[in-house]
Amino acid sequence: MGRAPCCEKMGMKKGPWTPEEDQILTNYIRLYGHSNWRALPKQAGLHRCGKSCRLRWINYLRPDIKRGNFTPQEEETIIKLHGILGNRWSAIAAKLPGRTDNEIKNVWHTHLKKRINSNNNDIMRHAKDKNPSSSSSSSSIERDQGLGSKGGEAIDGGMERPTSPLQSGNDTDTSFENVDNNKEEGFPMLIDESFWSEISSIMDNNSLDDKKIEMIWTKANSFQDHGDDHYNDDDDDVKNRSKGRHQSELYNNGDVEYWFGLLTGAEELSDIPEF
DNA sequence: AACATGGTCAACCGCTAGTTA
DNA sequence: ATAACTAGCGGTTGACCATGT
Repeated sequence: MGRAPCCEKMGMKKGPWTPEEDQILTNYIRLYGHSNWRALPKQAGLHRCGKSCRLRWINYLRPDIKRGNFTPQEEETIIKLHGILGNRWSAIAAKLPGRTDNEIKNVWHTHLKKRINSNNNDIMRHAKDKNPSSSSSSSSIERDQGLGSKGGEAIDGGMERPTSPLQSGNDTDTSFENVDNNKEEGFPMLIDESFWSEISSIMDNNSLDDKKIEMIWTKANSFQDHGDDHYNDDDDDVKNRSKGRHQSELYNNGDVEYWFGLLTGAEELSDIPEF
């Protein structure tokens, strides 16, 4: 794959857009659309690269852009969706019409992340007060605080939990490094990529019904049953499944519960109202 | 009033995936 | 099959502004 030569360096303007440039771009797109961003600036008479024009249109000039502060409902939605999707800003933006991925990303980094961190700290303090002997932060309660129902964000002292390959949008990414450290930080079990590819195939269209949820449970627990061996997908998987474990036993497992919560949390996507 | 610091947000950069020739 | 190209994404930067000292 050849790499796109970034904006032709010669004669291309950078920096903030002027009202005149905005007007030219808006008029051009209204008349001719934007079928080819690369060719657009030349045809419109703008000394900008196509990328810059696209960004300006998408993030600022589009007629359906909603300006102004985010409502509490929108913020809650972002928090919820971020717990499910991770840093997939465009996917989150798709659920908030009129809001752009850039805007959501900014509001997350400037407001929401801090809010969640402070909420988490409060919870941690509260938990320690209640149970001074507990040093681990791996309980599912802590994971879920500040995030509504399912799909907790394990931000602990500003450190984000590792994202799953599903979340990162890169299903070959196996960058779950330093498993022991993650466990110490209270992160959940790290599941290998074969697990995610299987889950991914179960979750086609992001729709989940009871049967699919059941399948994910089975799958997640078969991995968990490997314990420290969960990186070796061997015959134990089959053996454990044949044991026919009851789900109630499995609810005791915080790690499986955590990932399961994220996965089934996707189910809520369809329930989130659009603003 | 002058400076330092921190927050916000628009814009840029570098990368990947998808498409086309 | 492969190279060239485009669109889109997420991370990062830097200018601007508000607030504190």
